Amino acid sequence: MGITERKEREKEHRREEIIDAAQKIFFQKGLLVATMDEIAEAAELSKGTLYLYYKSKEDLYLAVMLRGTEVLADIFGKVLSKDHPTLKTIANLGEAYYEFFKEHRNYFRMFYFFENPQFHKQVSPEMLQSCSGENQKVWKLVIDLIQRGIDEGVIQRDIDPKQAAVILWASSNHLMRQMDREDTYWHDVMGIDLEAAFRKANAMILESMMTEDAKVRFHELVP
Amino acid sequence: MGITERKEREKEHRREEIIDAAQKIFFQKGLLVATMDEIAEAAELSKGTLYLYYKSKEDLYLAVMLRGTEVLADIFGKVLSKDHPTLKTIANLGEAYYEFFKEHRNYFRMFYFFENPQFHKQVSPEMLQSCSGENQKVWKLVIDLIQRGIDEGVIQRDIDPKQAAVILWASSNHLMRQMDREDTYWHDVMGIDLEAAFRKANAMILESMMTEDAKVRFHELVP
DNA sequence: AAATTTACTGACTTATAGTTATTAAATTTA
DNA sequence: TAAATTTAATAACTATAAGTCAGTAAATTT
Repeated sequence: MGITERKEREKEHRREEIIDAAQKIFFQKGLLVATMDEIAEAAELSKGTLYLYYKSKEDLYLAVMLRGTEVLADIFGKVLSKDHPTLKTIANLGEAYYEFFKEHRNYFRMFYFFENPQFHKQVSPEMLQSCSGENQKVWKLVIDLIQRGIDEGVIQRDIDPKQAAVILWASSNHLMRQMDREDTYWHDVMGIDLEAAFRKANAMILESMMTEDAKVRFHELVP
Repeated sequence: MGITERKEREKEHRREEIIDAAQKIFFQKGLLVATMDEIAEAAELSKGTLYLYYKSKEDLYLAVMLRGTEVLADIFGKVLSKDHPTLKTIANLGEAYYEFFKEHRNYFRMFYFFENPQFHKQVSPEMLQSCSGENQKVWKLVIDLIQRGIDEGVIQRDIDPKQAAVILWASSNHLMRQMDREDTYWHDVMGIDLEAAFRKANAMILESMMTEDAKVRFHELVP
């Protein structure tokens, strides 16, 4: 049945074209201001067709966001593929996330809504599932790395790798959120250099996790 | 001019009544699902009247959120008024924020939108100003406390109090956000105890800030 | 060649934020 | 105190945008 397969391919292609159009509009205007009519026009399709491919505006938004998650997973994958010492690699992951933040700001911004429980309710369970799955891949990378550090004796035995991962991530993520506020509130009003705070936070947390032995060697490596 | 004053009072009272109604609806439904018609009905006023008092739905939302900020400021104020050692007080502030999270979840959830740059654009500059002002009060409390720790010699001299405050806050805040996800994702799927992670993160960061001298004494106090 | 399925359309429905012309009561002025 | 003015509030209206559905034309199958 070659026809069925071709049709399947064409359908998938159309799905991607719709995501292309949605990405363009969502990047420009954000979830709240973008309209399905605009996206339809950008996709050179009628609005009705969009709803044949995606259940709602929110689902379509997540389809675009998923691409962002994949980009991040790729970046993390590259960092891990380099054969650096474990502690250095953990530090590099933090820097890589910061790179992602600077280079793919539009994707980073899409993550905002995903954490809002209110938004969760407006999304199909299937799409939520997909997002959680892709998310977990990234988590697994970090958790496994920290476990490796424990096995090698450079991270303290009483550290829970999952807990450590979530702490590193929470701190990094929220500080970048603050950097993303377009006004210059933090710098001008509060006199805070958030980039410096981000690095300091990661350094503090990483240091708290290391074994005494590793601290000495790490500071020779990264002064 | 007693009449002018009475009218002023009545106007202020009406503003509060509108916030009461808005709070009820926003707590129930959240920003996106709540409607101005519902709020008007709850306030026993017409929708048009709401717009005589607040410029937009978003402004009204922030008016409710401001109450939450005031509640948090009060809670922090009470912690600070107790005459505990500085390091203990910093730790207590973290616990107090966690109490706020548990006891005033609805207010906590309102903070989500305030950090979204997209949302910022839909709000009047005056309201944004008010929120920033109230916000800064809370920040000042924490920053001054950390500075006191430095002056007393229990926190390292090279710590920037503002930076330390923003790090503590970012980590706490984001971990609570994760806890707030109504699904049991973190616990059931990832096997992470976020409450434990929250305490561990605060302990790590606080420990990284202390002087060697203080560490010994602090661990006698809080084992 | 007729019947059926598929992909798509665009006009329609519904919902809701925000506006405005109008009204009634309170207050001021003469 | 009666007319004029100001104030507070209304309710009907407009505009916009998400989502639906009956209809169509092309591709595919019988």
